[in-house]
Amino acid sequence: MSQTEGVRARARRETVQQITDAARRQLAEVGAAALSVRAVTRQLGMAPSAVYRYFPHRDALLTTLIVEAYQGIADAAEGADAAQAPADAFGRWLAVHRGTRAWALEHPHEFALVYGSPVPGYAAPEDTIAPAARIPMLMAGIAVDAWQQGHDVWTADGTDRVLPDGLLADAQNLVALVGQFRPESAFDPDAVDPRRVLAVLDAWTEMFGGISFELHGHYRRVIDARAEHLDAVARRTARAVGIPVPD
Amino acid sequence: MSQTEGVRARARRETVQQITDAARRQLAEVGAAALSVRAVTRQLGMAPSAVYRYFPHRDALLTTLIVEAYQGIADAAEGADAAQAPADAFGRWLAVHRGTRAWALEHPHEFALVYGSPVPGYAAPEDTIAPAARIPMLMAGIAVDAWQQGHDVWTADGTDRVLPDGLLADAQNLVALVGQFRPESAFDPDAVDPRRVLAVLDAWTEMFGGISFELHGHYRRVIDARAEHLDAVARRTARAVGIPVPD
DNA sequence: TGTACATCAGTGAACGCGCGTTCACTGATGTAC
DNA sequence: TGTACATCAGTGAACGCGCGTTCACTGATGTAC
Repeated sequence: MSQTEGVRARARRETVQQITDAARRQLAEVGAAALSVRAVTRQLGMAPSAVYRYFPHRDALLTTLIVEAYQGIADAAEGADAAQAPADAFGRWLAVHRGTRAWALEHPHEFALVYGSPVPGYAAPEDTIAPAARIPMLMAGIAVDAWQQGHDVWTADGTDRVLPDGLLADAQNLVALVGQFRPESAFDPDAVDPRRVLAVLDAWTEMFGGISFELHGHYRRVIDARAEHLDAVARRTARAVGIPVPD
Repeated sequence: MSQTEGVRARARRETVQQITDAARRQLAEVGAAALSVRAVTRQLGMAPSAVYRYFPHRDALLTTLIVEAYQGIADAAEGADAAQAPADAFGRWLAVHRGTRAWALEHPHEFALVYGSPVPGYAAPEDTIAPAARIPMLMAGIAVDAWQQGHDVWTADGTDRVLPDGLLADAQNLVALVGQFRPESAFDPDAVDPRRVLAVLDAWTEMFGGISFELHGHYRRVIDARAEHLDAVARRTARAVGIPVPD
């Protein structure tokens, strides 16, 4: 019966949840390298072997945490975006930067798990691709919205006039990819200057590069006003992307 | 006697060298997390305990590797710079980007050790500060050379007109820091637009952000023409810094 | 130049530890008739 | 509605492993007189 089956299924779902929650707490406290099956079960008062009812091996548990970290940071970014007026492209762009950074500062180990060095002997499975794409896609979406509102912002200037072939091809693929993510809109891939798309890509790199440098200590004794700094970066990349920036 | 003492001292120096070399090979093969004292001594055919004649504990060995990784990547960047004509600021800027990236691709684990997530439970000691500063200082040096050659490039435009207070203070500290590194030159800290210095800082962040993204797999299925991409980034950041970029 | 002693390099056994995973088991929950 | 059987959750002992580090030791190299 679906009722009785539901009882077991729900119990199972709850236990899986308890295990991943405990694992996430463990991760937050001691970091990915020190995360062990035994430490997790100790926290839950279970036998270590019980985990193997729910995860085939340690790596599967790690994968879950990685996916959840991607989701967590993307939720933060999208939440920050959604709290802005939809037409305020720069406000949204800035909010994404601040929201992403805030999440990273609150969850440094989860951030490192996903944007730091890869965990040794661990190969990222397919499951992580889609959640990892959410933030760059969000940034691209804001840019597209700005382009659609704006006048003559589809063409990038102040940059190279021509792109090398390989990079041009990459940019065109990216335009197509962004087009797939918003089929409903009046988005015309052919009208976009590929350099604009690369600007979004680079803004994404720079946002995470800056947050990583801050978290990993490379700004120590270099930049103290870190929030102001990332805001300034966001202002510059917004201009490069073609989002109008207020004074 | 200095002669006899020299024999022992040299033997000691050579053994330390052998140990760190073996450790570096180990690091290159299996990464920092799997690097163990025992694996290193196994490679050398020594007893594990022998290491403790030369390093007080595992972390000291790790610190040596971290310092050497910083030195290695900075040597690569400085070497690439030195191979260019001193007056060719953009050529040097591009060479630093390419040289740094090439080293990183050849030494991914050493790169990750230093620019990835911090090793758990390990606090970077003072020894790492100076070597870590070499690359940003090199980039700043190229920029200053370009400024001193150029006309009206000391003032940044196309960016924010005013900086927030904290960021301005940071920028001024950085100008002073760069001034300390080249006391011989006719460098006048007061003549530099602080926004130019921040542009150097951001170029540094972006260079490492891009290399990290490439190495850690975030460009997979996103950017294929990675060398071309980093070149394009270097062209853009050079412009932002105030280095003239040829067509 | 020769001898007595001190320093140092390196060995090998041992310590205690925590890990991932397996396996036979017990008892509870669900299923079929 | 009651009973026989199958499935599942969770236990607890055990496995083999590799780790960092300590310690008493042996033998070689250097030092002082």
